[in-house]
Amino acid sequence: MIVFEQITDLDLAQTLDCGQAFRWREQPDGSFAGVAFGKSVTVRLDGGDLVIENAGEADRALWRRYFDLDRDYGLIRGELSALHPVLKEASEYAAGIRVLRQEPYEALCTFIISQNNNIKRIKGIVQRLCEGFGEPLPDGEFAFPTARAMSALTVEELAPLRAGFRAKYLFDAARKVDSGEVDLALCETAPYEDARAELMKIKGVGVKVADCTLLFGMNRVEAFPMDVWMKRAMASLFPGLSPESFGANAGIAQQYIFHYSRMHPEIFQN
DNA sequence: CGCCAGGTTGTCG
DNA sequence: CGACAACATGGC
Repeated sequence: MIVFEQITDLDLAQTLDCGQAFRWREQPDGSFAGVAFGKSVTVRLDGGDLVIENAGEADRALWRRYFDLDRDYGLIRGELSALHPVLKEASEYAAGIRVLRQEPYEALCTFIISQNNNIKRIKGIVQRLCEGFGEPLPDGEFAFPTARAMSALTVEELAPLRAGFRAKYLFDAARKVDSGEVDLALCETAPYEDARAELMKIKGVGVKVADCTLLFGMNRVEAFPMDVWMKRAMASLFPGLSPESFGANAGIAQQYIFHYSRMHPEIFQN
């Protein structure tokens, strides 16, 4: 068990079930079970402490990084709140969201799956992908499959995922990442536009999937994924503003606005 | 049953 | 360039 004492700006339900990660399941007791970096754990918040069950001290740095605990979200929220009154409202409403630092390849694949899809079904496809092709873990869970493992398959073998037309995109991603034709490590450090272009060499990866991969898999918080919800939100809540208006932490603003919008669909009636 | 889902691609004008 | 259907599948 690992304990991070007195963690602020963290709500597990907001962070783990806001559509940035697809492998966390809420338990009856309010904790969340999930797998990241090949480690199956249960996490909970206990009196302000973040508790990671089924993890050893050796993985402390891994989980500190995964939950982005070294970033001062309170400070960022203050800066964003000063920019626009509605952004202030959204950031206060979603104040418990942190941008997870997921495995880059997992983020890439899950957001390829996400296109023209709904979160419930995305989770099912991801689960079948892990069970079918990921390394089994001691407790019966499965790691997210590697690009190497997936590139060794055929598109036909991906059929049981029921991923539909996205299967060929997953296969192309696996093949290009495994071969090095697409360099994910490069995307972590390259200038934003270059990183985006690198990811878009994959069939089925457009600007939105690329931005989600950069934001959720590489902690590129300048990325601002524009999905249907964000288009609606920008048009009706922030007319005339562009993602650049939100500065270097636009991606964090995006998460606040996305969650706020999804929880208040009535705002966008007619 | 029909519309829609954290989009992208291919095709036409 | 901008618009728009097609894409697989299933949730609601």
